[in-house]
Amino acid sequence: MPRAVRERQMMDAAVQTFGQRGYRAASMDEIADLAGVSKPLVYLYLSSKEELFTACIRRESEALIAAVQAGVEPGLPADRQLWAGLGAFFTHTAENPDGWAVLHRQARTHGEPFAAEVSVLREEIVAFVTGLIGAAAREAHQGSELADRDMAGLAQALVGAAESLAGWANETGGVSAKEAAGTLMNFAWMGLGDLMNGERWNPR
Amino acid sequence: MPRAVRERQMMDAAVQTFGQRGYRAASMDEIADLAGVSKPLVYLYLSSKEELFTACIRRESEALIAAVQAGVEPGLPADRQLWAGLGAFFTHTAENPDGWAVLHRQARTHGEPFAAEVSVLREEIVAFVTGLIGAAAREAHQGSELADRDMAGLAQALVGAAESLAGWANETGGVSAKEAAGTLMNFAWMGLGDLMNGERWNPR
Amino acid sequence: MPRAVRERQMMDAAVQTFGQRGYRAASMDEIADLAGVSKPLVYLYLSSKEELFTACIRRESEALIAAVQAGVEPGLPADRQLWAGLGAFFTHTAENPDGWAVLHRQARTHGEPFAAEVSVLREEIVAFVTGLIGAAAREAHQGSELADRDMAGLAQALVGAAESLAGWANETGGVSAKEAAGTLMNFAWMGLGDLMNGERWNPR
Amino acid sequence: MPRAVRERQMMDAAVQTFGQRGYRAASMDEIADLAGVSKPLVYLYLSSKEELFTACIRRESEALIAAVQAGVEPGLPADRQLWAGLGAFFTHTAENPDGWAVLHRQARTHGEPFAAEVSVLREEIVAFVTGLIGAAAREAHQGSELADRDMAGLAQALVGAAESLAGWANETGGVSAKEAAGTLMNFAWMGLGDLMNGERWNPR
DNA sequence: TATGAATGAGGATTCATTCAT
DNA sequence: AATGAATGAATCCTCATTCAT
Repeated sequence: MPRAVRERQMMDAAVQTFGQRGYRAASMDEIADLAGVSKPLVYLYLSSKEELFTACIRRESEALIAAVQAGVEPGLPADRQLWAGLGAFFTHTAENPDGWAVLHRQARTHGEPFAAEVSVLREEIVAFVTGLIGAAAREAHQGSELADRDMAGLAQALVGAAESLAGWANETGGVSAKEAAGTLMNFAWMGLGDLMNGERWNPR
Repeated sequence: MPRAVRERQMMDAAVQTFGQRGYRAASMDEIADLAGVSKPLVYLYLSSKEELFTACIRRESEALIAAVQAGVEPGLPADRQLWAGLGAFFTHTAENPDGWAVLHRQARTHGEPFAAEVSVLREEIVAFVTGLIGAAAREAHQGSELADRDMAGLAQALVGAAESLAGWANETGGVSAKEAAGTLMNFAWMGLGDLMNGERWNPR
Repeated sequence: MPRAVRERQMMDAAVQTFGQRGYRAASMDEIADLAGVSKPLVYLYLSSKEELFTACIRRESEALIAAVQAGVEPGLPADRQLWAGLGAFFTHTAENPDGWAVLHRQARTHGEPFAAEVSVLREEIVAFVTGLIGAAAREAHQGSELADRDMAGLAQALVGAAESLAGWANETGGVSAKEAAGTLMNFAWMGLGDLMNGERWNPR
Repeated sequence: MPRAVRERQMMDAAVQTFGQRGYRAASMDEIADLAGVSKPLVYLYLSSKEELFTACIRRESEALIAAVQAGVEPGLPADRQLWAGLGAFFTHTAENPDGWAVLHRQARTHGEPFAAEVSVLREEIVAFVTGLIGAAAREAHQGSELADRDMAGLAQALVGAAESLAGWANETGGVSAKEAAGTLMNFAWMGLGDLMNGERWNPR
């Protein structure tokens, strides 16, 4: 069987195992078994547990970024872009729960080398969201009132809210990606104050 | 030395070690060393690694809940209560980074028994926030429009945002608990839409 | 059983195993078995295979140096001292073949850290022999004719001859330490030329 | 590429690797890499690690023997032959440090099959030297006084001294083969006693 | 109340070796 | 003549846990 195919099998098995068990608790034996190969082959192709985990983080990062970017149409107004991005995000994480677990939970929990690896992803996403917020502010002709640091904080909060909702939606099966995106979009765009007063955000 | 004191030393050491290394990477040796006792004593008092970790989760949960509850004055309007609760939350997590790491990162990452333990906490907090949102809705005389499930989703998002900001505030040293609470309160209460238009939420 | 005793049992087993199998081929399992303990205890007391091997080298070095020094009486003329030292050397190596194998064969064959460790021993012995040669030269009132580098070379050759003979004597069981010392002393002191002519060196 | 050439490339790589790393620490992977071929080819041509090592020992033995024999002119007096042989020996070992390491250090350190292989070489050399000593004794008309076993012991000592000096000369770069041969010849032929008295052996 | 001594079980990693092509 | 793909079997090392005192 050609190397590329085997390698993908192994990475799939690794993402699943790391996502469910965690970095330390996952054993190379289990990963090899799940991939249907012997342990030495895993080492031959992927060098070490650490590199394997790093490779998983990278692959899942790129997949997530790609999914979000594919979901966004650059020409639209900022709120529409945000809405589309959130939808793509929730869809992708719902479809790849183990990959999402690797990124969101495991990678950040097991020491610097890995945390650094996901930080890149997170910063990329936060930067994307920060950009959207800036664009929205400019569209509203009030941009000057939002300092950069405020926007970064808002982006952090928004991304955190999305991450948390993604986990919640995954665990309590009943919530679809679209519902999650709707809830969050309302919350983020209108705020609790407006929601209390019956106002809603709608995709035009 | 009396048992209660010894036990607290051990739990302190355990929280620190678990918080920094993670459940699997933390070794009973290191915990015993850090506590200044021999390993058999740790086992005598706390039975097993699993029980020790569970005990840590419980203790830190209770401490966090207590801190948040102590920060809230029940008589105030819902937004003021939320504001006070957020402030207490950010203050406590900033002062107990290891405990917060145990709850937020480690406990949810290392398998069912622990995740279940910390879910109790999260649900308690979510319920508290859900209650506040409900109260705010009633104050606005518009409660009927928000279904229970929506409120739960909103609470999830808000708590997630808070957790994310807590991590951010802890890592980028420059943000104080009060600032974090202000950013989040604005975001959550006013929404991005209003913020773009220059509106702000203020503690009256 | 007290730690010191166990530690010596382990070192004994290690010297025997390393001496017979070599550093790489010796397994910690075999050493632990031979010592009658479990592997973890070996690691608890002696840290790692590398440190264990180093400890063996050091212990056997010190034992050999001590044996040679104990065999020499400082007041005697140089040839008598040499004779006594050689006798002690051959006796000790014959009685501790595994220790001698560790020093002479294994340590020098398995990489820098260990080779450096035995070099210390060898240099100490070579220095001792060089000193004796120097003393003999002074006794003969001709010292000025032997450059330091020549003496070092002679000492190297002498020590090498002794080492070689020690191995030979160990392998072909029939040669006693005293015989080996006699053969070497004759060879070294009289030279082949004189031996051919029937002259012999005798301990007076 | 013809088999004979490939085979030599592999043996060269093997000698270098075995000489530097030792039998156990050398990996077939490294040898194959260094030879610029794939591992299965090594196995096809040389069967197994053990046989490869044995082949190395044999090849280097024969090369050393050949070099020494080529350096000696049979018609000369014994001391001149010895001198020439020592010179050839030191020259060859200096030019083939890895081969010499295989013979002198590695082969004797890694268990019976290999030690036996190199013993053949050593015995051949010892026999050669023993023969020279016997010849010298006959030339001096005093042969009857040296028993066979004494001569064997002397030869052992002489060969050991040569081996030791060869190592020393290789490590401390400053000593040439000729110097080493001179030092040893003086030591062996004249003895320390005569050297102390200012007498020297000279190639006439 | 407290510990020095000890281990069973498991995990990461490497290596000599083979097969199908 | 030559190799990409693959593995069984060790080997070093760590860790949670217990026992006798």
